[in-house]
Parts: sequence; C-alpha cells; structure tokens
Amino acid sequence: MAYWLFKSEPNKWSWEDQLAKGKSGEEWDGIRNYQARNFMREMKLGDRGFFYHSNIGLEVVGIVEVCKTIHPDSTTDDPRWECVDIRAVAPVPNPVTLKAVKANPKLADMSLVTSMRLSVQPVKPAEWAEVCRMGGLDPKSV
DNA sequence: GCCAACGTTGGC
DNA sequence: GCCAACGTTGGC
Repeated sequence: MAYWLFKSEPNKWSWEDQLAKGKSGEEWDGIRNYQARNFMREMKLGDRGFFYHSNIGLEVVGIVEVCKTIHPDSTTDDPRWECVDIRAVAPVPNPVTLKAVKANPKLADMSLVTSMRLSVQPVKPAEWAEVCRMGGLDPKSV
C-alpha cells in the first residue's frame, strides 16, 4: 500500500466537508498540476493519505483512502486533467501542524517541507508512521 | 496582504 | 528550445 498527502484549503473544501461525504467519498477535483496528477495516476484502491489543511490551520487533520482510481475530472472538459476519489477514514486526534513537521528531524525530507507548493504528494512509510504517531494514532490501526 | 517559490505561457 | 513575463500557491 502506498501513502499520500492531499492538500486542501479548508474554506474551499475542508475535512468536515470530506467527513460529511462519508463512505461514498468525493472526487478530488480541481488539480491543475502535472506532477500532482501523475501521483494520482499511481494511486490504487485502498491507498491511504493524510488530509492537510493549507492556508488556514496548516495541519494534518484526517486520514483518507482512495476509493476510486484515476478518472476524468468532472469539473473540466480538458482531457489532460484527471483525478481520484477519496473518502474519510478517521480524524487525527491531535492534528499535526506544519510547524511540528518542520521541527521533527525525521520529517526533514517530507515533501510537505521540501515541495511546499505541490498539492498532492507521496509520503514514505516511515514518514507515515511518524506523523500518525505524532497525531495520536497507531499506524497499524489506520 | 505581502511576497517568495515555482510552474506555465508565449514571443522570438 | 530558450527565457522573460505572468499567474498561482501557500506560508507568514
């Protein structure tokens, strides 16, 4: 299983919005960046991801999973843009802030730190476990 | 609201 | 194919 990180501005699409969609999930549309799209193409059903609030909050607030693999983005007619669907799995009991990520030497190479502007990012298994631990989650249970 | 980083566009 | 101009993202 692979791990990812999804960024969203909470005033546009928040963790609460995602939670409200429940098990059916929601299209992760609006991505207009090739790198981000290419990562979504690599995603498989059941892959896990962090849900990160950018701009407001600046913290990892939830765990999501990929519930539909790559398909055309319904918000555009441009065939270049595709996306996956994700659904909420669990909230993070103690949201992990960007500040805390930056302060943790183990996470110095995380894309969140090194590729600040990328809106869909891969997360290494060790980083996944570390952020889960910081958030108060057992990595084995999510 | 500012501005740095960086991706994209378009003229040549 | 280069590179300057421009637009967007996102932390601060």
